Amino acid sequence: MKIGELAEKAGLNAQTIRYYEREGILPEPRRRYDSGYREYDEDALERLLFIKQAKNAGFKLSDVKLLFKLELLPEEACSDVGKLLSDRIEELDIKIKELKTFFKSLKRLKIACDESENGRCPVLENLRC
Amino acid sequence: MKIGELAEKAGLNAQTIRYYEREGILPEPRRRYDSGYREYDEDALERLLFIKQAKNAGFKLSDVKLLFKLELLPEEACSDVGKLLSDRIEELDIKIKELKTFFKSLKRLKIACDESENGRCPVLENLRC
DNA sequence: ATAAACCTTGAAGTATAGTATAAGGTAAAG
DNA sequence: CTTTACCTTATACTATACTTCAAGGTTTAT
Repeated sequence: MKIGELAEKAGLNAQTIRYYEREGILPEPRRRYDSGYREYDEDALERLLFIKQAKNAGFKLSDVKLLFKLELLPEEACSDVGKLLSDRIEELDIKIKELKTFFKSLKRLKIACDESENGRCPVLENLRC
Repeated sequence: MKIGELAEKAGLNAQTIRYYEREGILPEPRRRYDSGYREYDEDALERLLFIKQAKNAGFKLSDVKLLFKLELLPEEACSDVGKLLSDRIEELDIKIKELKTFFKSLKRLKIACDESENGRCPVLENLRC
C-alpha cells in the first residue's frame, strides 16, 4: 500500500510517517520500481499502531526507536531489551497508579463543583490529592 | 516563602515557576516591599503540585490554565467548569484503560523476550495489543 | 488527454514546555 | 563589611514532535 493509505489506516498523516522514517523509528520501506513511491505492508501498520500506544503511554519516540533497534541485534543485546522492558513496565505501573489517584482527585473536584452554591467553583480548595 | 524554597518544595526549578507565571498559569504573587522578591504561600505550592499531577495525566498547561481561570469567574461560568471536568474525567478514564492494555502488551513482550532462544527478541511479532 | 488526487524531496515553520545566559540588585552568614 | 547565595528582568536557546510549503513528478478517473 502507498503512504496515504497507510496513514489513513494508522490515523496519522503521511508527513508524520515520513518524519518517523527520517528519525529512524520506522524502517525505510521498499520503493516501487517505476515511480519510487514508498510501498508498505501490514507490519508497517502494526509498528505505527504500537508507536501510537507507546506515545499515549508517555514514551518518547527515542524509546520506541531503541526498542525497535534492539530487536534487530543478536542474542547478547536481548538482555538489554529485557532490561528496557522491565524498566518501562515498572514505570508504567507507577504511572497508572498515579493516574488513578488523579482521577479520584478530579472526581472529588467535580462533586464539590456540582454542590457549590456560593457562585464559585471551589477548585483550589479541592485539589489536594 | 521565596521562589527558591517554593521550587524545592514543589520539585521544580525557579525558572519554571516564573515561566508558569508568565504564561498565566500561576497567579502573580505579592512582592516584598523592599526587594521586590516574589513572596509565596502554601496555596502556590498546592497549585504547583496540582499542575504536576495534571501534566503527568497528559493535560496541557493550557488546560490547567483554563481550569484555574474558570475558578475565578462567577456562577454562570461554574457549569463550564463542570463540563470541562466531566470531559477530562471521561478522557482520563479512557486513557487509564488504554494504558492498562498497553501494560499487558509490554508484559507479553517481556515474557516472549525472556523465552526467546533464537537470538532475537521477537518484538514486532508480539506487539499486537 | 487532461484534471484531480497523490506521490517525491528539502527546508522552513509551529507548538509546547521549558532551560540557559547575562547583567545586575538583595539577603544572610561569618 | 564582604562574600556567597539568592533574587530580578529580558532575551535567547533547546528538545520534542510534528506541520507546512515549494516545486515538481506520477497515477487515476473522466
